[in-house]
Amino acid sequence: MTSTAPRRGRRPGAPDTRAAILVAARELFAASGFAGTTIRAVAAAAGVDAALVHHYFGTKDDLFLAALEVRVDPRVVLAPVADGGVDGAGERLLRVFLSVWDDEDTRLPLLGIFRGIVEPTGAQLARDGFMRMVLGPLAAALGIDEPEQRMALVASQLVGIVVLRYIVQVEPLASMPGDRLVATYAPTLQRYLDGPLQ
Amino acid sequence: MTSTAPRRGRRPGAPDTRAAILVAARELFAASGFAGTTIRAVAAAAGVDAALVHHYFGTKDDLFLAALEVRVDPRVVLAPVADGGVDGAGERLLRVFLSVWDDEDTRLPLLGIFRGIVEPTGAQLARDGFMRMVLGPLAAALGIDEPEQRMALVASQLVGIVVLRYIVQVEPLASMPGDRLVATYAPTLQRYLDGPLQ
DNA sequence: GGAGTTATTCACCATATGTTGAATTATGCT
DNA sequence: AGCATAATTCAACATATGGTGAATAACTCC
Repeated sequence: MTSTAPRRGRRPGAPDTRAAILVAARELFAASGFAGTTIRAVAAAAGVDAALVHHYFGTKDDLFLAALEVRVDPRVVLAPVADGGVDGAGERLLRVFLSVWDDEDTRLPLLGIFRGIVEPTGAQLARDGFMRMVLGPLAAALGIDEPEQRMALVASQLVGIVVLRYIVQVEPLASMPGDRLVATYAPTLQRYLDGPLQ
Repeated sequence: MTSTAPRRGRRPGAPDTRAAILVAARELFAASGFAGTTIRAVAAAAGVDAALVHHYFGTKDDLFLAALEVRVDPRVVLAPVADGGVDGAGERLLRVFLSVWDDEDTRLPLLGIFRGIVEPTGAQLARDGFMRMVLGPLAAALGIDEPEQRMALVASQLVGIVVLRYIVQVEPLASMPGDRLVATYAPTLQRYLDGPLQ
């Protein structure tokens, strides 16, 4: 019988093990958060020794940061939302939101970021930063009044969708087609953006 | 100088150390979740040796369950919401929601439960159970159509409020007076309960 | 084909964590 | 006063974890 156990030393061929580790890290951080993910679990998921994770990505914090890298520039993605003015901005925002969250490649890092924000582990900077970097500019571009409050309302609805649709995966929200979801939530977001505040 | 270090053995007086441990556990689980909370941290917060935590509450899972005990019966609290029928149910639901979440005694266990649901650690039963125990009966009492979907919409907004107001504590939501919050969100919930679905 | 570089694993280390059992002190009952 | 019981800490164990350094194997380039 031929031994299938991984021998020591470099493997034959040109496997992109670094990428495999990154994929595994994204999935685990997205599923279990920072504290709940161990380097050894990442290594096991990538079929690799734990030391190799350190070899490629230094400390665990570094790996977390690398796994959280989103290849989406919020300003670019949000531009079409802001361009059309306030009218219909709720619906356009929802479409952009879904295009990013329904794509697994972007969802996994975003889930990691979300878990990082919800966890208490030194994500203080993310807490403020997210508002200021994503929703703040959008509010400015839309030129709405009381931007902090309106954006907090918008965020509260979007965050709820994230939790129920992507984390807890409550039906029928988890399987609802994007168009239907947009149609359902657009009036809410639109009211938060330009409706009466109370 | 008199030694203030805790000597060995039973302490004089009748301190309710068990209760102190439970309070500390509630706060830490609420703030840091299950994985992020260590028995030693709970013990330190209660000014007690770690072994005493085990003495009173067995394993860490047992302590978690004990800390999550909510002294609120959902059926009792939700009764007035359901009694008035669908009209104004959104506003009444929000008032009950705030009365429970703005009270620290009930908020801490609820935060623990929430973190348990969001964390992946075997909270599968909580995921379904919460819907079926809290929102399901409410939907039945209100006699609305498509209860699963409407309740998921309601939950998505309420969960978003929990995250922004009580966990991340985003202003101005975190400090917003209850009345204002009710007035702001009531139309949304009411539409989810009896408005058109798309 | 030999030298250097890179990829990969193994064997450890220090620390943290959940948990247990014995030892010590106070309280309560008789 | 004396004894059982409860409360509390100490010491320790087994395990898991993040991290490091050396050893081994494959690849690259001359």
